[in-house]
Amino acid sequence: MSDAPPPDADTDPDAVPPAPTGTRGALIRAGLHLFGKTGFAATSTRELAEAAGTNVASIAYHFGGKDGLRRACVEEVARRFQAVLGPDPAPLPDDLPAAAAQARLAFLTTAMIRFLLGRGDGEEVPAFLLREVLGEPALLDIVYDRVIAPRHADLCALWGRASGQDPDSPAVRLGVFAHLGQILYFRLGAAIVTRRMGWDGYGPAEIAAVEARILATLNAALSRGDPP
Amino acid sequence: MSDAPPPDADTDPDAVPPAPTGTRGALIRAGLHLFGKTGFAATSTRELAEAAGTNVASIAYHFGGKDGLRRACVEEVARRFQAVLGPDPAPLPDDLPAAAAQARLAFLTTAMIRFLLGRGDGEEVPAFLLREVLGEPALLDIVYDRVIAPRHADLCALWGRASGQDPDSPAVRLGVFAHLGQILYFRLGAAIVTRRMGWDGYGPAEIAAVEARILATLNAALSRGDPP
DNA sequence: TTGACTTGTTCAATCGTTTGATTGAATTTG
DNA sequence: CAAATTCAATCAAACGATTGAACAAGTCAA
Repeated sequence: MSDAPPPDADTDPDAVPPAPTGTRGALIRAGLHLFGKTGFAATSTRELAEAAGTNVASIAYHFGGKDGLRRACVEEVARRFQAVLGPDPAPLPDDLPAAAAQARLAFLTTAMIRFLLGRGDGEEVPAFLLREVLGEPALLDIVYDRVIAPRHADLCALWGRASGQDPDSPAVRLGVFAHLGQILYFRLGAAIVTRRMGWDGYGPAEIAAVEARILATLNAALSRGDPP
Repeated sequence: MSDAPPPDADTDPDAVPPAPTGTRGALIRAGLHLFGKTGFAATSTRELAEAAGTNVASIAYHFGGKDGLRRACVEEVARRFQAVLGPDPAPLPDDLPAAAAQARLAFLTTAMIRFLLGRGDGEEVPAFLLREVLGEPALLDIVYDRVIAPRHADLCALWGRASGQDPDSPAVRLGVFAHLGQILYFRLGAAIVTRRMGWDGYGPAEIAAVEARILATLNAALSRGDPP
């Protein structure tokens, strides 16, 4: 009933699975777009099929049903994050200097901003993800365990090294969350930001302006460890 | 057919209208909660009526239909923001010192954090609002014009005074957005944040920790104007 | 104080539409 | 040809909206 896809990508943890293709891929892309834009329940299977250029029955065939497509979209989100940030990060070398840690933080920040704000795979990821976070938290586990938690830990290690703080301290963890929150807001609140800025979407110049602003705040926050 | 509520609150711009009561208020509160949690289309009128302790037909009676309830929820969001931040802000006095501007920024930041993260009216506002922003942008206009734009302008004026920059410059505007983005993220991503922090929701101690972190970043960002 | 009438509100029942899922035939692919 | 995939047609369930009856509170004449 739902044994079409060959599942053997979970055994190799370091490999980033390829992007889904064909009708299956088209449906996932349509789901990611429509679920994120309108919501899961608000998107009908007929809309999904039309957006993917196929028939309604394909959803049941490939994913077992509408809910299976949702699950596949969550996994696709995880895959896209892996594709941008690389496979799971290695532990930090002990002799990494603070300046190098700060530079890598800046690099990852820039990569994230360009991924989320620019045209491409990242554009519709946060909206979809947020709907999952706000609604039923069951499916969030997949993304949290496979992407968020290890990435956040990596960023905390870098942040701690760069600022001379304990990477496991609440202050560092909150600092990383607040830092990421800025980036996500520029995507989720794009409608508000671009209107207030007088922009017509995020072009290269606009992305560069956001980058400059967030990197400046990052460096300022890192230089000042907050007093106890 | 839909002339039940007495509309005469728009003429007085400085007054914060009272919170809606009775069945009408219960429906708005149910809408704010369920629309934000599950989504507009995912919430049935029967669920709304049950959550509000009334009958389905009350929705059509008070709001003309499900979409009218959505519109009423948007206006309630605007009202709640006004209730916390006060009526529309006055222009900054010319002789306001930078330190005073920075102090007021910190005060408004704290008020916002407690409003959005603590228990109460603000808790479910961002989720509902974001669903509106991501979906049909038509209803966003109400909130944008009545709340976001004037508030953002006020914050930009304070930010410019505190940091010695032009309050109308893109850098300042982006700085204010990034600053607000941090706060909103702690509400929208609460499921992720609390899990990673090992917290059980946002209690007073947790809110204080978030406050400390965001205020530290704010002060750091204000002290350092970013170089051109 | 009555009783009939009005107004504002809520109720159960019902309507036509749209939903996700299913089915068996048709089509493509190897 | 046979397996994999897509198609048009169809189903029961759930949807938003509507309807006319029912209820509560107030008004006014007698």
